[in-house]
Amino acid sequence: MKTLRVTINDIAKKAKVSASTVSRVIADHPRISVATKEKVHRIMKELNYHPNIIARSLVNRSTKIIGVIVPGMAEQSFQHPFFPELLGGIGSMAYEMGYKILLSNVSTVEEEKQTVKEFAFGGITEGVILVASRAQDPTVNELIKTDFPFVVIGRSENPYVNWVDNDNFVIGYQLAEHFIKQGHRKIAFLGFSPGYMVTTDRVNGYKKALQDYGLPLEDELIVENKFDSDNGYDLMKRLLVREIVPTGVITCDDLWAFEAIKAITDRGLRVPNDIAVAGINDVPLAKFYNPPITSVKINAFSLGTKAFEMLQTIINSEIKSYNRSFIPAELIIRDSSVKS
Amino acid sequence: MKTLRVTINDIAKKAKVSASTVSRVIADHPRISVATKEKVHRIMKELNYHPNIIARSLVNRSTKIIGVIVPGMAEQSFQHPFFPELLGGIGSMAYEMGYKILLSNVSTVEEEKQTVKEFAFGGITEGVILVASRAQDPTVNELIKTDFPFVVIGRSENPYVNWVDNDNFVIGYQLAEHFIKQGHRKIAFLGFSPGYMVTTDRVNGYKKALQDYGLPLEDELIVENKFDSDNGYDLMKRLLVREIVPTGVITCDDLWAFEAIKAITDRGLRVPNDIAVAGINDVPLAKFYNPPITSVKINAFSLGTKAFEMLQTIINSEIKSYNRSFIPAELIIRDSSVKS
DNA sequence: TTGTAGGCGTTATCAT
DNA sequence: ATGATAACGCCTACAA
Repeated sequence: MKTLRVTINDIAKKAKVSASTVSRVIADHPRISVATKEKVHRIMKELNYHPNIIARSLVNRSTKIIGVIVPGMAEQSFQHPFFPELLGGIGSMAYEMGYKILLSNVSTVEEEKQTVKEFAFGGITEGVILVASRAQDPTVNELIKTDFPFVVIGRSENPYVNWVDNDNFVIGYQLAEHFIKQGHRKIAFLGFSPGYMVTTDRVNGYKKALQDYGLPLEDELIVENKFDSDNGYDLMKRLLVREIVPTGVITCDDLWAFEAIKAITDRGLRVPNDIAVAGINDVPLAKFYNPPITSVKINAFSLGTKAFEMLQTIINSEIKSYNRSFIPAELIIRDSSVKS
Repeated sequence: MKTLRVTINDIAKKAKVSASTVSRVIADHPRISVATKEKVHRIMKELNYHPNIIARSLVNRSTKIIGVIVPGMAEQSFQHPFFPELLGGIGSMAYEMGYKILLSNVSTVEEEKQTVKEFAFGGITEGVILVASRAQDPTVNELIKTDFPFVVIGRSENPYVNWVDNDNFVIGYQLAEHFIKQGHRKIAFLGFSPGYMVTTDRVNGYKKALQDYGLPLEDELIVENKFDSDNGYDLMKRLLVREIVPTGVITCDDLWAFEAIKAITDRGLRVPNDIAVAGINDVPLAKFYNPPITSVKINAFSLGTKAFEMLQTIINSEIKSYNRSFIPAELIIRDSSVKS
């Protein structure tokens, strides 16, 4: 099904001009007669000509394509509404700037390395946006070595990476503060996962708030998420049978909040009157849950647009620099955390 | 930040061979001496050489890239966990076959046409997968004209398109049948939207089941989703104050089911004992909702892999053909539709 | 087994 | 205002 293409030469021949003239018409070059311009345009339409982007890229050394790498997108954790939103943000900004997106969702570390190399050295991509959830992302290290323009979505402690993220420390702090102000003294944090920067930052913010308000830190109230199979339901159930039962629970994601609430009600307790609950991400469903869930809007779309913007700056800049940017998040208080 | 690239000629020079020899080494050509092969390989590593994919594509007339077009991905309707799953399916298959994915999420019809043209004629893409939700998708018509390989995810009535989908008629039928067998006589269908094939098929399946079991079709029980701002909560609320109040409700999506349930309980009724509810798509949360939601697993991942598979067949085949394929869905019965 | 030459489709630099 | 010509980086007959 390889269709023969109509090239600039076909146009040139039929228009009885040279290929360069046609090229100039395409580029809308100023010094070209109106007559030939029109003629060429007509013939281009006639023959249904479209410039070959590949050939153009080769000579221009610019593909107008950026890569987006999402390690483990096929995994459960990415079956999340925030993800398309993020992609939408990247995409809309990219479109506006005339860029296209080469998407790569790999699962193994080996595949990742391979993809990064192709993207970085293959000349097909001018820069890369990497969605990195893990604290020590192997792909990040791979990219740093290459000296290739890239931006990470997700905070990194490596000084050599450009990144965009929410301020997850603040998110954790604000949620804890909200609970404290509601009078809670035993506040649990559900879903801490040491390997992931996001949850680490959030739990640290939570801890700081407790300290600032003079509350004790009880390790038992911080529930770790150790396995992929862990979920809010099971972890919450485990938490409910411990010695210290919290009156407030912060979960690392709305989905976990939903699950935790189910565990609580299954045990005959009520939300928020017996135990208050909050999530993070403000998924569309949060406000329609029963009860509606207190959450934090992270503005994934902006995360995406900002990441693209940053990448473009890096690509176009002559001087090297390391940039980071926080996208503001917004605490949205709903019934699940406010006693009625 | 345009970095100077190391080319095949640099390798050739340093290895004191010709460029073609280097090319042959890269291609693992059989007739090439082990000595030079090793030498070239060593130097390639030394200089960190990576073949330029653009140049290679130009001569090969094959980019190993397919396009994925998602009209309106930035919209609310795509903030859905099924979407990354679909993308994951396409991507994993693509990776396996050595293909990359050029993703395009456009919002306006004009942008769509533009993108399709670039993808189809620009030579950068060998085929396109289009996620089409609307019954009369303008992009589909655009693509048909071009005679360019493409596969649509979502059934189309146009005889000239290749598509992959669930059998939504069967999905609607099975859900209705399930309710009927539970003894329901007034079964509502929430979220019918005439412009969208999916919901049309589902509602038709639902109607057929009612007929087959000798139940009357009440137009009032089919609630149309007219505006983007419509949601399960409001529509359900409206349904509850009509003359005929259903005892069972089929919603077109789990998220709608969640919202509908909230409307029901907000009104002091219970699910499933007063009104039974079911959704479609089996989002991760469905089984953790309170009550757990009866739903239909649509296997979005398989939808994606199958679409890629079909596209590749089309690209490689000499003969023209029109193919369609159904991915089986699976009814999952949970508490929300079974009286306790 | 290796080298030479030509071409993939386009743009940019000189000319004219 | 337009045309030749030489790249861009790679591949592939055809020669040797």
